[in-house]
Amino acid sequence: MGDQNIFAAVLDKVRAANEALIADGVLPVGIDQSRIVVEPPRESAHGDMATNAAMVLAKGAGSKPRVLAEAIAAKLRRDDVVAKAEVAGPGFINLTLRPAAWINALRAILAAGKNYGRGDVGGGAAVNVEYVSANPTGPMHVGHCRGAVFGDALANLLAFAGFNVTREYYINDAGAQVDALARSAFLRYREALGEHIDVIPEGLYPGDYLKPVGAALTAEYGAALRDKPETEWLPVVRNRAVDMMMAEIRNDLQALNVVHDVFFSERSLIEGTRDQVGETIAALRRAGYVYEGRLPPPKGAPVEDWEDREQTLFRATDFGDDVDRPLMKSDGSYTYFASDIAYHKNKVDRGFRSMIDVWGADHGGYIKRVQAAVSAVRAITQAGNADLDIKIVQLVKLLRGGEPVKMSKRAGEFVTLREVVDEVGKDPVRFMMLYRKNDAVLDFDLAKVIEQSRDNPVFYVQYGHARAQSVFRNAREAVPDLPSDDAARAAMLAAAPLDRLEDAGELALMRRLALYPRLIEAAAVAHEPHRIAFYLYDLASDFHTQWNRGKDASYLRFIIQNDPQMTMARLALVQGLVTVLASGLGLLGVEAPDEMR
RNA sequence: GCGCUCGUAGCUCAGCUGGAUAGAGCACCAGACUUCGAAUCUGGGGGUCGGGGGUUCGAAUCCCUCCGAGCGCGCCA
Repeated sequence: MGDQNIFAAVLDKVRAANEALIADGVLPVGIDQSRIVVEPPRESAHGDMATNAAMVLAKGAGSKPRVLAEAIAAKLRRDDVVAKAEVAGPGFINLTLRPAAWINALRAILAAGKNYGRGDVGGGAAVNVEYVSANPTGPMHVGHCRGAVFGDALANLLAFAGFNVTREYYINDAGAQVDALARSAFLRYREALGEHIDVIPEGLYPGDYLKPVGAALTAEYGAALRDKPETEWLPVVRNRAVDMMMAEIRNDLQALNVVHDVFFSERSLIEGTRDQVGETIAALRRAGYVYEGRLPPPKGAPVEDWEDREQTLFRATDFGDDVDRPLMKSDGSYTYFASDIAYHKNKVDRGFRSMIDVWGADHGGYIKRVQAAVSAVRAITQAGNADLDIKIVQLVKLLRGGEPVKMSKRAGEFVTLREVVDEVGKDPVRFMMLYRKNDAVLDFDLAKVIEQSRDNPVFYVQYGHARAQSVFRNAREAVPDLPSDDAARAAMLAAAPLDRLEDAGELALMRRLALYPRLIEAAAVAHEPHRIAFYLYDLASDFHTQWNRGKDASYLRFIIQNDPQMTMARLALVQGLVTVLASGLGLLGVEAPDEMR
């Protein structure tokens, strides 16, 4: 929606000015305009927006930036919405727009409502966002929160920016870990049958959370499994255990408001109608990317039972990885990495040319080989434009009142995702997990995130929305027929005399609101949902500031009892604010409350 | 030893893919307010952007190199 994005609109004006200069012979025909940007200046004294056009074009035009800037500025001054166009610094053109431009921007918000900021940079392209993908060997712990929230918000953001998003969870239901899960559950099964289980052996999962699995198996099979050989009971127990773990995981995710479209089973790659892992390896082998060979022993900490043997290797080094990677274990089964190649190929086969994987920081060392895998998949599938972006979410440090929360992994004592959500609620969890760049370590303080004060960004933003809603409630006296329905109210307020909004604080608020579509686009392209959280904080801050000014100067209040027209105009501004706050919070998956209690 | 990520105010962090005099919150200092236009407000001080070199009109941002922190480093997932 270009007409919503005032920066894009002004960029068009700059381009038009350049076209005029081409016609005048000042600029050469066909000069590259792609690097021109129009952006808000860091210093508000520099005007409303600035463009680097002259500096970018100077070289190609064979002229000096400031001279060229003056020529472009002269063209821009002819435009109605441009109040001022000044050349500054090395050749910036600073633009000040007439207030009418910002008022039009507000009008666009009222007209678009929930769809304000919705973009089309995605162009409907299919993108697969894979996140969480926690092993189904136990309940999710607090460390999983961040990836869950990040992936979910990113998916929301991409959908809003015009991508066709699939939210996916990869279930690691193959391999040794789920076999260990099955053996652990089998002990709980025997326990449920009345047997005394003394200790859970090393390497198995000791947690109580497997007791219900044992009980369920007893209920369904009685004692029938107990005396069968492991080869017979293991698949049965494993499936049941994985199913029950996944049910619990989905449940926990739901408490965080995280919902996936596709749960993709790793096992299905091997046990479906075809062996997709085998097929992928064969295809790679035909293309020359797989060979039988030997690896040098691993560096770093010495490995106890290292044995030098010939094995099936993927030429990851052809694609920038440090060493070639094994595809088959010594017992003849596929490595996890082999499945992962097939899995990413499967995504490409399903039509995804854009893939995003969200991983925890401890998987950082895995990036190169999976990128190498995708490069090879590109080569064997003719999907030349297939792209994978791997987003790493850093560790979360759980605190309570500044003190680290003790967790002992060895004793199996970990804080679950569920416990955290139950204690503080999903909103603080979601907002705070996003109030930080994904690749920076995050402190999450259980005490601070529920504080009702300015220090707590979640509260500050939500309070902004609640306070704005309270304006509507209190406005009924001055404007008795004000609708409570959002769309109806927006429609009514659009008819208000918006040109009476001329206070500096009001204009600042309108400028910030006008930034939203541009922010959405940039955040979506960069895969950075945290930008929304920071923007919302700034927006709420602008609103609270203006509110506080009304305490000292009553003519700046939003409701002016004896001036219904002015009140209407200010309510329109508040409506714009509410629209954007609710939209942004919605993308983060955080409630926009009508009141705080 | 190697790879990845990070290093910005005393602290916690932004910095819009290379733009102008690097921002915000906390803390600190100085005022205001004693309150439902409630869950504080206004202003102020505070920086070799880890160090050094390079690329160019221009670098916190890109490249190289040191220093420091975190994570990872065979057939685990």
